[in-house]
Amino acid sequence: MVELTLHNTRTRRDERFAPLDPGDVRMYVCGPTVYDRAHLGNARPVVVFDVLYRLLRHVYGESHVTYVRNFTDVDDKINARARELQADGDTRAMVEIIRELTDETVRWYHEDMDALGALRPDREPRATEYIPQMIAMISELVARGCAYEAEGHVLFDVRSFPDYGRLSGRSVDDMIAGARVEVAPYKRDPMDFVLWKPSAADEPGWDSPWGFGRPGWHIECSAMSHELLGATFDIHGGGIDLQFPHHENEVAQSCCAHPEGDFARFWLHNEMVQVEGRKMSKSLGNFFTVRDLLDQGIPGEVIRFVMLGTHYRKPMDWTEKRAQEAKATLQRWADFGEAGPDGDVDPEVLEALSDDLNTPAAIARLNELFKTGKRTSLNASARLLGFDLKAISDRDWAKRYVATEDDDPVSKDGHNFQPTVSVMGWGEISDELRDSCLGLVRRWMAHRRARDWAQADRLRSEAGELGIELRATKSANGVSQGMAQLESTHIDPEKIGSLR
RNA sequence: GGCGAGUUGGCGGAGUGGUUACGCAGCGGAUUGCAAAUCCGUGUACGCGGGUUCGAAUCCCGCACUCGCCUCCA
Repeated sequence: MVELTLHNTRTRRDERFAPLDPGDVRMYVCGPTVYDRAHLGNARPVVVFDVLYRLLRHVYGESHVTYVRNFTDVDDKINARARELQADGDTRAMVEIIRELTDETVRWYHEDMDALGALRPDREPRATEYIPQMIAMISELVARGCAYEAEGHVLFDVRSFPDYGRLSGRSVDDMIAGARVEVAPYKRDPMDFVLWKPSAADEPGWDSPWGFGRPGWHIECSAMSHELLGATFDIHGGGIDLQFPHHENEVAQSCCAHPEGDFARFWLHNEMVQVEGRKMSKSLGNFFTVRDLLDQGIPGEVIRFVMLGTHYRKPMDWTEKRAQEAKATLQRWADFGEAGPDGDVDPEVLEALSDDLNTPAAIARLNELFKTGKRTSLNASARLLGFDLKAISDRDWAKRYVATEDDDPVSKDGHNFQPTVSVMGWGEISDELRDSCLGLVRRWMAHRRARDWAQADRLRSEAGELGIELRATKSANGVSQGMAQLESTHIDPEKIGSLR
């Protein structure tokens, strides 16, 4: 059995991972609030924990891992978005707008994350489907003296949980000292947080012992993880920005409501995403969604590759350059890997991943497998990282296109030879573009056979400006063959035809 | 202000108390009419200052800088 080491935020140490039940390894990851397209930052935990999911399935067996990731479909941001839509002329009731908004956003999320090659979790609970469990949990907290009702709100009393602040390494007193938070007057302690709050008549809400209202943000994860994974489970993941307050609050709620359990034994947090060295933010104009990138023609697999090129606990920088490098690498791997079956996962790749998900080291090893011709091992190992090389080799951007035709016969040393001209590129190439390129190669080769190097070099240079690289290769019999390598499939055949 | 993470070669990015990361770029060679592609080879590193040690980029202390959270943003 492979031994996994994971960095546990809870203890701030690397720890050997041993599941509570090897027959059912349980992981919970905080999912999105569904009111808008997922941005690049949302995608990082999805990809990171997808690798962990795949690794766990590899080690413990596909049917022995339960991965839960929630959809937060009740939230003030969603309400705010619905009100915006109303202000823009949508006359429907708010709850109706919200239902459509959240349904649509969930569909988008699935589309976009599927494109990144992320497996769907085993369970994707929506918060609104677990309101009774949340109410039960809040009631339990009130009954145990860990929560109190005030002005229609139910608040968690942080002073009732001595370990509050332990996960994020803060003390309640320190946080209050440095806090810039506006404190509601009904709070007993400034750090107390909302479990339940009143809803306006037109807002989403449910009847509860504390009146018509809706849950606070944190309680959903505690309620759903308990319902689906139990009072103690193996791994809880999410972005580092969630460590406080979200995860801290989850710990407090869950441990107080279910003192019989340990809640999550391992906490894993991924670092943030940056863009071209700067924090991604709307004000800097470098904020974009996964869909934006996909629409720009950047394949999901490329996004995934760039993500995994940085260890999950370090800030990851998204740059155009890295995306291009990733694409070139995947093209090479896919072109090489497609011809062979999957073999066994390379031990060094497995070792790298087992060492706190060292995906950059795993990728480095994949490069070595590629370079040394270990095709079947490359295929299987890449798949463990979520790259299906055979599927990728069928994608337009990674499918090698080659067309070859006979050129004019050549007489040499009393023998007749049959040279060829060919065109190469990635993706589907139109017949028109293919023919114009083959014609170009023929003209270039004619100059070369005439030994008119000035004309040949000029033509090659002009073709280069259009994104066509002309190459000559010499076959065993000493006769040159011509080839055109295309940078893109969108070159104007007319322009190519006009080159002489 | 409080808490936490980090600073590796031209760029990206792992790792380690003493031995090649890896990729891209570069350089040299083979090859080529010249190129390209390919193949072979190859250099450059560990923020600053102390300390521990036979030996530290790797451990400890201090400093500088960067970043994150503390504002229901992953």
